[in-house]
Amino acid sequence: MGEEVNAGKYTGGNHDEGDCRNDDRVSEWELGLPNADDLTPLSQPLISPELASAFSISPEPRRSMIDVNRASQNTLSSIRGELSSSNSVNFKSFNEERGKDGMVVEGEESDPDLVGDGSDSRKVRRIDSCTEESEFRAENGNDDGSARTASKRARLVWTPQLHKRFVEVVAHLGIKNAVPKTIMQMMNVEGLTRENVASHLQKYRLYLKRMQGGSNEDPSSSDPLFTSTPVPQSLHESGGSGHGHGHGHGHKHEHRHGNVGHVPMPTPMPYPPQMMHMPRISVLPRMINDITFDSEDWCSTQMRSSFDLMNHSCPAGTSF
DNA sequence: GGGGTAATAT
DNA sequence: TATATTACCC
Repeated sequence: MGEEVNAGKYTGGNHDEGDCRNDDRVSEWELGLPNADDLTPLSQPLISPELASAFSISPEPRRSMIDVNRASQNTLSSIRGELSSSNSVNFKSFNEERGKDGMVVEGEESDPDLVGDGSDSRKVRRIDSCTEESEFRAENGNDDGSARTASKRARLVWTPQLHKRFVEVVAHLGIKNAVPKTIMQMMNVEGLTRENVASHLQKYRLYLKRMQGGSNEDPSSSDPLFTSTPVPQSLHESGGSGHGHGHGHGHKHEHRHGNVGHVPMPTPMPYPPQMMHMPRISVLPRMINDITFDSEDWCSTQMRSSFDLMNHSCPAGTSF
């Protein structure tokens, strides 16, 4: 394998083993790849020196063309392995990381092969330089204006990680302040819409209601996504409005009005959430893949200064 | 306009 | 089945 890789351009089109469909997919995928002009030059560091020091990242060793080619070949062989045999190897771990880290969005022409468990060829781009977007992205498959027809928003998949983040935000807002818009802002997930959140919140509330109301959960009817994420204490009854929910479904007036009192912090928190002890930037070359965020006080010390650098405000009171 | 819920669509 | 969308209400 691999001589067809040179200097960043993969001249695909050799279909020795793949079937036509896969080959088409590869070609299609290639079309979406950034060209040389879009890529950061090798000579240019991915992150600024300040940031590097802030994160205690040791300077990147210089990459030569050879290194790049080798990395490209690895990637390609992984991909091709994935395509030509259902037995994924490297690519799988790659996907797993994506699954944990990023949002998973189905493309409009949902392709079970690629999308099924959280991979999407189209979003394998542009998780750039860690600094500007230190958080998740919810790509919609059409942010590259080209091709891909207008299309509606891609379907969002609530990964456990995403859900966890959701739960955390809801928990810290308090159940009564947890409204779609606020949640959306605090989750600070790019591309996540209020509708996404509202929909998920609706489902989540139903789940909570079941938990509280029935006091016993029927595992068979529980959503694994929810059951796998413990419901924070603060969600059980915070708000004093009691869980008046008389399970009354018929009509709705639960306009919870009660003075919400003090909302601790309606401040959007730039994510790198505390939940993570895993590498955040999954896609980009291993170069920055080693960065691990300490969950604990991600927002203190180094991070804080980093955010200052980035002109992001770091919510002072953010203590999860 | 935005939130909540239920029903329905995809 | 999971998620989105819609309708209807507050």
